[in-house]
Amino acid sequence: MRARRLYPDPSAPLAAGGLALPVAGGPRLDVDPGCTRCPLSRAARNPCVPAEGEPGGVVLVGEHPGKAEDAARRPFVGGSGKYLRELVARWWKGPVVLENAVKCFAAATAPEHVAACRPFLAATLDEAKPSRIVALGAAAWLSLTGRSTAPLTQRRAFCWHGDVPVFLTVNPAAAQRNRFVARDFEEDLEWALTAAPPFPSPRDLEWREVETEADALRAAAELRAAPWVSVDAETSGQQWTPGFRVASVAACSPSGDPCWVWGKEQIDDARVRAPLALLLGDPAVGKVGANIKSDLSFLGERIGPVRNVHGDVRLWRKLESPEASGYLEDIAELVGMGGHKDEMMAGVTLAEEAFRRRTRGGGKAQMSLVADGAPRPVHEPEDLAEQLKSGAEMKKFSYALVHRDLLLRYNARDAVAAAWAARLLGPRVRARDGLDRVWTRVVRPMSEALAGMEAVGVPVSVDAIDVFDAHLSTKMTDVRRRLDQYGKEFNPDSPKQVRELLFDKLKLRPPEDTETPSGLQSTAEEVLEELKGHHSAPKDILDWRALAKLKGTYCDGMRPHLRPDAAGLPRIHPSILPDGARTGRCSCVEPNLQNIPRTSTDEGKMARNIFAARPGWVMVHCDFAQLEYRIAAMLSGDPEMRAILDKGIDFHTGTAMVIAPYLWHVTYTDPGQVAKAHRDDAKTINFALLYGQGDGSTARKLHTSLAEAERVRLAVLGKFRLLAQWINRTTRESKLSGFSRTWWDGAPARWRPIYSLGDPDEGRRADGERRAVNSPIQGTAADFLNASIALVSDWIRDNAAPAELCLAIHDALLLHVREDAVEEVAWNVRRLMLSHPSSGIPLDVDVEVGRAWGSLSKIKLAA
DNA sequence: CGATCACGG
DNA sequence: ACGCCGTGATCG
Repeated sequence: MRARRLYPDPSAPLAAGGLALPVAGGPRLDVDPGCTRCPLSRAARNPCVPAEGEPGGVVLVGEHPGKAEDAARRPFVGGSGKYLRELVARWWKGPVVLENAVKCFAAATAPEHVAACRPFLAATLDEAKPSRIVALGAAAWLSLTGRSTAPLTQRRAFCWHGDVPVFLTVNPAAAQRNRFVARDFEEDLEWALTAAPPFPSPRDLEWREVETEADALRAAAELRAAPWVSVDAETSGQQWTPGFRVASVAACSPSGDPCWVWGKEQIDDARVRAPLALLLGDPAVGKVGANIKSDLSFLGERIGPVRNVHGDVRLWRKLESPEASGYLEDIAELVGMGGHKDEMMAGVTLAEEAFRRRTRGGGKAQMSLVADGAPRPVHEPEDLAEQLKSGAEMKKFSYALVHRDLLLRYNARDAVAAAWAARLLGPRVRARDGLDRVWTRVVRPMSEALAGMEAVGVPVSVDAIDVFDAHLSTKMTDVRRRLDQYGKEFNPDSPKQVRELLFDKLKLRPPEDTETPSGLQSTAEEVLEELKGHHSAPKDILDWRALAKLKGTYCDGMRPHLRPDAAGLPRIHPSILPDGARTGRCSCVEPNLQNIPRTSTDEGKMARNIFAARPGWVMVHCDFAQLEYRIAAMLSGDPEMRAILDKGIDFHTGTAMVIAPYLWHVTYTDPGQVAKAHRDDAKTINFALLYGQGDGSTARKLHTSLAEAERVRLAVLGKFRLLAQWINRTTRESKLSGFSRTWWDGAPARWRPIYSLGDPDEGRRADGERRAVNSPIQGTAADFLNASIALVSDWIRDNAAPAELCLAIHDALLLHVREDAVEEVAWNVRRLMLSHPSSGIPLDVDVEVGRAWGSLSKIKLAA
């Protein structure tokens, strides 16, 4: 067993617990009116505004002098300066030094200005000998740490300047512009001036390399005694492919000290691996990780099943602060361990360069990746060069190439940062009203189910891809021939060239109010659609775009993701991200299977038919009918909405019946009479209400006048009185509190801050109001599906049902089911999806079955 | 790397 | 001016 420090060189730049700045021995640099280190000094009236105050207390570092500071040649004398001085006086009685990251007047700070000014800040710190430092905003943090950050969402981040804690807040100028930011800033500044850091400096922590079976037994015995264990793994290669490896596994107790690390050789050795496998599988020992869902599947496959997931710092962070980053490197800033990834990434860059050099030189060149050790990569995939040639990403393999010590130490820092973050975030999630219920009842069960879902993947037919490909290629050749008349070089994928062709060369008149935010004439579908009557070019361009999108994203885009399953047949394993959307919805990447075209066109059908059942099996699609409207009815308690739902009428049809006399001057007495076009328009209006769409936009979509759109909106809201009240009340409450809430089982659940509600700009405030209304609806609906994922997954496992849960798409589940079990599985999936508490509002689930996802037909199930 | 476009719910 | 939440391809 080798024991080493987590931070062997505390003076190394950018190391957590170390020093980012040169602090001693330099000349006095805190002021230089003749400074030419960056161009800012030329624009400033008084270059190099000096620091001000007395040493021995707190140093507050702002971003840069403003107009008032430039004129007075003193820091913090303008509006926000006075605001800051008053607040500081409230909470700090000792000496204060006021300084800026950039010492010349600037409209905005650029990283190069910060870099040029860093020696001045270093000199100030050297002289001020502070007991604490406050970084007032991103520029100050950048100067002090070398790292970028988002102060608004990275609340209460801190780090260490030697033994001196550095606390992050937003810039006081930002606080002055927004009352919700001000509220946070004042809380955080009080914390920064009065609190002790929640964790000590991590630089004396130790990591131990597990080398022998005896080491492994000792590590496991020590870890088993802990209340829970933080586990983190590093990998190399592409998951679901043969070259995929677990490169190392680190585990530590909540204290983080020591952190035990198994390298690849130890994982490959069954005797050294066994104690770790027993520990991971022990249901009596809780496991904590960062995005532990991704670790569950490969640890399960390569080491052994992981039981008892106690916490996930990424998901906890996203519950506690949905707008903040969920990356461990950012979460690490909350425990004073930020920057732990920088050293590793520097090693990765060196390793990748070394690999490229060596590959070019025929494999002869040496690898020398860090100065202090023998060049010893973790392992190198034998066929890496080949894999890279066939399109694999270097990034996914780079951890296999770095120096072994570097990787293992990084892995240890990850596990320790996760352990400490869990100690910070676990209590926060438990303390905040509602979050604990979402975590225990929805998110944790879902997260474990998602690991299984990703492992299953979606069955794919390569023949169907080829058929789709041939179909698209033929059509595209045809369209290209038509486009050639505008020039062989004409590129319809370039908005610039399309603009030039349509509006300069062909002199088509753009419709009114269709400029993009940057002031250019838009070439979006809507615009081209309008121009179709005047010339053939817009139509050709639209056709080309549609086909190119389909081919690039939904046809060719699927091929790189094909992986053979146990039977040798192709599947696609997308990543489902449980924290993908700020509302609580899952997102889906690599590839995104949540935006495959729908089946209303031939191309859509072909795109979805790529996902096809195996012989003897079928695809089963179960989707909540109009879930968001039902949620809106639930949240508002609206009796009219409920009446439509209670009657079992399609909700949009019901709405059409309500508004028909106003909009089309007809009166429907029976849902069966409602014209499809009227149902579609009602759907448009329902969407408009839930999303806060403006009347102008609704009018355009309904091809009617602004006045008419307003009349219809008011008519619907006049009928759905409680919904109208709920919208008003929700907006009002969010404007008071600055956040929105979702609901679960009759009580507030998720929490989302909406800072734009406090913005001075009216347009941004309106954005905030729309979010305040939409978030509770979208987020509450999301948890109905999230909870369904967990229930269905557990049911399949507990009943050993011949079924696979393949995909979750916002309000729907896609399953792969053995033909003879369809009735039973579908009936139970539907039953489980309908089992969530909905305050008496009836839910409905449509079930469709077919050989492939694009060829489904609805089935009726016993009640 | 931001902007634009296009696909889904 | 006026639609919420996403991912991905492509351009400049």
